[in-house]
Amino acid sequence: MSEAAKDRMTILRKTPLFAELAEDELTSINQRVVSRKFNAGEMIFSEGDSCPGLWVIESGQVRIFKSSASGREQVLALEGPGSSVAELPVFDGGNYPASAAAVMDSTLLFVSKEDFRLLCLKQPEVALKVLRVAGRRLRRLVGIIEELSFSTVRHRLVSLLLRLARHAEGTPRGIIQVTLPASQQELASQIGTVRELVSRGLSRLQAGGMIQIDGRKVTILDLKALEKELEESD
Amino acid sequence: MSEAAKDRMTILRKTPLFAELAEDELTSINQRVVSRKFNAGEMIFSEGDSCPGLWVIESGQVRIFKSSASGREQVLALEGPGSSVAELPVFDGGNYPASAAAVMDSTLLFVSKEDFRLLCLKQPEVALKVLRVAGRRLRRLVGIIEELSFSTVRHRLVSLLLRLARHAEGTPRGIIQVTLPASQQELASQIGTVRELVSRGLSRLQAGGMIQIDGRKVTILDLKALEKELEESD
DNA sequence: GCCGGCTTGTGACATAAGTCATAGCGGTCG
DNA sequence: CGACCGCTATGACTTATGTCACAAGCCGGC
Repeated sequence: MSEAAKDRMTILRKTPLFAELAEDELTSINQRVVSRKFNAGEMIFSEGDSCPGLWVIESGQVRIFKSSASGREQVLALEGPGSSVAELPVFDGGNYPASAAAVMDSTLLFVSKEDFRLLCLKQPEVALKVLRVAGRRLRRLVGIIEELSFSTVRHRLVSLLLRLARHAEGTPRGIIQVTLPASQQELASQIGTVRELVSRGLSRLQAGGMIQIDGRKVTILDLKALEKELEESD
Repeated sequence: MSEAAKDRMTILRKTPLFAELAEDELTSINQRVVSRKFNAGEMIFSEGDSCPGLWVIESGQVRIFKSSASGREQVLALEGPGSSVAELPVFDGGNYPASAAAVMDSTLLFVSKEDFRLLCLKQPEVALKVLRVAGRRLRRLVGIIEELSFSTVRHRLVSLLLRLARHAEGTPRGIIQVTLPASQQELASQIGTVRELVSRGLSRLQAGGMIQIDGRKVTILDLKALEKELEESD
């Protein structure tokens, strides 16, 4: 087995969809998989393209999004190594419902529709895994709908900051350092608005003494105040 | 087999999830299913409840929705006879991500999580069916996100009217009669806004000569003009 | 160090969305 | 009949969102 093939095995083992499969099953999948590199920013597929199969992320990060006629974009999900992309369109026979692009240089494994369906029939536990993954995906989408429908841009921005803060945790009480993971343009796409509102929103939080901005470094000065922002109204 | 049990068989046969199963499989499912009636408006489950299994609609109509702290609601789906509800939470082990209520008097069949999982393992085609259904569900959710994120309330209202018109089709060129399927409050929940905007929106379309309103009867006077509304901007 | 590109911060507006309060309509049930 | 209740229509505002334009800032490459 080549080095590359061994690397792929490592990823397959870490992929929720294939976890717990016997070693020889994995090997057989590995033989049918095609690996492909994408440069940062490169499209993996576009909304409406017909769907020949699913992808598993070997390395890098993938952004799944919708774009509007006027050029706005709404991010539906960001996926990293081990995650699968487009499992569902494989089964309902339709085209991709959204587009996907590599955020950074990435390597993906491609599994054809047919191979994957056969695998699901032969190993029903794989189908259940797909269902588990689909469940989580659905929850996230419902969460996005909830935010878009019920909350303001301000709320969504605060809620994004708090999510980041939760991950960056580790520093003293109430004071947390986070690094914005992308440009304001990108953050705007993630919370369903435009760049200007992200900029203004951050400024306003800083003016309110809740955060301190220094480029992409944001210091959360008053966690409680931010959390309180979320409660009020809605 | 009782009359009720025979009726249930009829529904099970028409349910996408169970279509194409052998007769004895259906019988065995039928034996494990519990039937329950709900009155119009009655809750079937609430967001956050733990999920003991899935439901199949025998008769009536079910509304799946999110509600906000301030009392607003966002409809995620309306399902009729033969449709399944909450297939996905069964598999990811989480709680119901949204609430469900009977729109009219309805009868639902309940299948426990365990029974259904076993069925999927024994009959892998059933798992694939669930995946197909999940795929469609995901598409609809993505569609809602797209509308909420990119389009205005006016667009969403027009688009709802056009959807209704498509179903009510059959009358002369450009002039179609549709009956609003629910109160303006409910329509507002379906398109993610408040009642007043639905009322104003309709008035405005009438003022523009595109429709004619008479209670819940709406006459589409100028289909093309409505369609043009959708194109402009965004 | 200087240029050119991408990213940010903001003011000035234009519009969309949502809130409140009020009034009218239509039908039902004592 | 008359009180009531739920659904609609609408005016008067208040806010939230977006758009445009432009000035600055940051940074890598030459």
